[in-house]
Order: sequence, then C-alpha cells, then structure tokens
Amino acid sequence: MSDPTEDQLAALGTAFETFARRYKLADALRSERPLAELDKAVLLYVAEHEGCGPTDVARFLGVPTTTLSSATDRLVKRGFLKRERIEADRRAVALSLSAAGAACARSMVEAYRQLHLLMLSRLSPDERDRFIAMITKIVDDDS
Amino acid sequence: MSDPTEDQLAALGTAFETFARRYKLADALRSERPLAELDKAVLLYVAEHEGCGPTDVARFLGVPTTTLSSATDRLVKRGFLKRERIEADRRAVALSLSAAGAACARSMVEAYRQLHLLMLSRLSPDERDRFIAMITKIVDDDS
DNA sequence: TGAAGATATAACGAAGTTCGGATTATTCAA
DNA sequence: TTGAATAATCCGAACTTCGTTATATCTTCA
Repeated sequence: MSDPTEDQLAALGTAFETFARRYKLADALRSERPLAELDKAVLLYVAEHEGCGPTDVARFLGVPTTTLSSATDRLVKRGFLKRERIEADRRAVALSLSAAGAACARSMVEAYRQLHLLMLSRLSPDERDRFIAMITKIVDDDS
Repeated sequence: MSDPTEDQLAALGTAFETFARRYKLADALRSERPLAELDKAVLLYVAEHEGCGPTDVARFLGVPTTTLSSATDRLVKRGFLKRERIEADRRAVALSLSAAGAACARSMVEAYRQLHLLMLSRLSPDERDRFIAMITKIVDDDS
C-alpha cells in the first residue's frame, strides 16, 4: 500500500495544531482559579476510575508519583477529591471525587462535548459516521 | 439538519483524548533536558515566522509578553534563538533561530510527521483524502 | 522643537508546579 | 522473624508563569 503523501501529512498537522488551540481556548475561558493541567487530567481520570490509587493515576499519566501526590494535595485542598485508606491494603489510599469534584469534572466534560458538537455540526450526517469510523480506526490500533 | 448523536460525540472525545496522549508521548521521548511547553511553541512559531517580534508571538500564543520574555530568555540561553535589534524600530527586536534552534525545530516537526504518518497509514489511500477533507472542513470554519 | 503619550522589551519578585531523594507504614517471601 | 518490596507522602531545590515596574524608543501635535 502506498504511503501517505507529504501534502496529506502537512494538512493533518495543520488540522491538529488548530485543534490544540481550540481545546486550549475552551479550557481558558473556564471561571475561577484554573486548575493546573495535571490536576484536570487527574480529576477526569478519577471520575472514570472511582476508587483507584495514586500510583495507577501516575502510571497512566506518565508522571512521577511524587508529582501526582502534589496534584492530589491540591485537589483535596480545593475539596474536589477525597482520599480514603482502604482495608484491603492499608498502605494504599482510594481516590474518589467529592460532589464538587464531580460537578467540576462534569462541567469540563460538558465543555469538551460542546466543542465536539460544534465540530461535528460542520459535517453532514452521513459524513459524521464515516469520520468517526476513520478516526476510531486510526486510534484503536494499540501498537 | 439533525444534530450529532451522543454516541458520535463520545466517540470523538475518546479519539481526541487518545491523540493528546500520543502527542505527549511523542514529545516525552525526546532527548536532553526537555524544553518547556511554551518554549517549544515559541520555537515552532519562530521557525515559521523568521524575524517576528516577541509581541507577535505572545499574542499568537495567548500569553503575557513578560512570560514570553522569559521563554525567549531560556531559548537564547540554550543557543536556540537569536535576538537582534532592528533598525526600523529600535525598540523592537527580531527573533530568529540559530542553527541549533532550527535543527531542534526540524526534529520536533519530524517527530510529529512520523506520528501523522503512522496515523494515516492505518487508512486506505482512498480514505486518507476523504479524512483530510473532512478534518479540514471541521477546522477551516473561522467562526 | 519638545513635551506627553504610546509602544516594545526587559528586570524583578511572588506564587505556584514538578520531581529527585529521604521517610513512614505496610505487606510479602524465605 | 527478618529483609526486601511496595504505597504513599514529606521536603526542598529548580523552574515557570505572570503582574508590577523600569527603560528605551517612537509618534504626535501644539
């Protein structure tokens, strides 16, 4: 199978660059003291993995556990996260979202959802499915 | 025209999340003391806009000019960037890349190119064009 | 001309973030 | 029962961001 052309590669690069900027703007216009990049990632991960441990999160996000500890500190301090010692292994803690944390995570997800909605709206209903199928194909290869 | 479905939105969100992670990894495995996120952005911008001024870059990247000043300081200190007073307006400086800076920018671009290549390779040649066309359509609306 | 105001950049410092190196508590294995 | 491994945290140094302030240089217009 022939290789992608340089033009195609360049076009893709430009598109992604624009995406990155849009995402950043969508974040930026959120109110209050904005959470650090890492903290947002932690919040979203915990939302999807209630009860996980700090080490899990650190491994997933590719940061040292000490860094993650700082992040959870900040989130706990803001009342977004709860740390609970668990019985099974008393060295470990289980992370979970507080009501406020869950609300914050929801609002982040919603902001992204709006952005995605806007994006897909530019395509015809037919194209949407084809686009999703292709982008999923690109991403789903776990190599 | 009907709205995108929630399933479509969710699928798109998942895909982008994965993209973000891949990009971050592509960055992470670069050697040497890694550049700060901002510094990389500055380097790439200057590569595309030789001779631009710090204020241009700050406006484009959406950061205060003082922050950008720090970034250019770091890049100059590492020998990646040159600052030259220009004659037309002696308050201003023109930014340009040193040989090392250009090399670094090239290697960053190349890393992204590889990533894009890998992505597009998962699609058939036909799909590639259609995919690019759609993603461009999504992005090109300057609303 | 020559002051007032605008503009480009840099210096400084406070607040916040990351991460390596201890440290503590607990579990596991021989 | 030790000793090694593991989960998490504390501490401190180095770095980043960004508001305030300072400096130099244009621009304008009376």
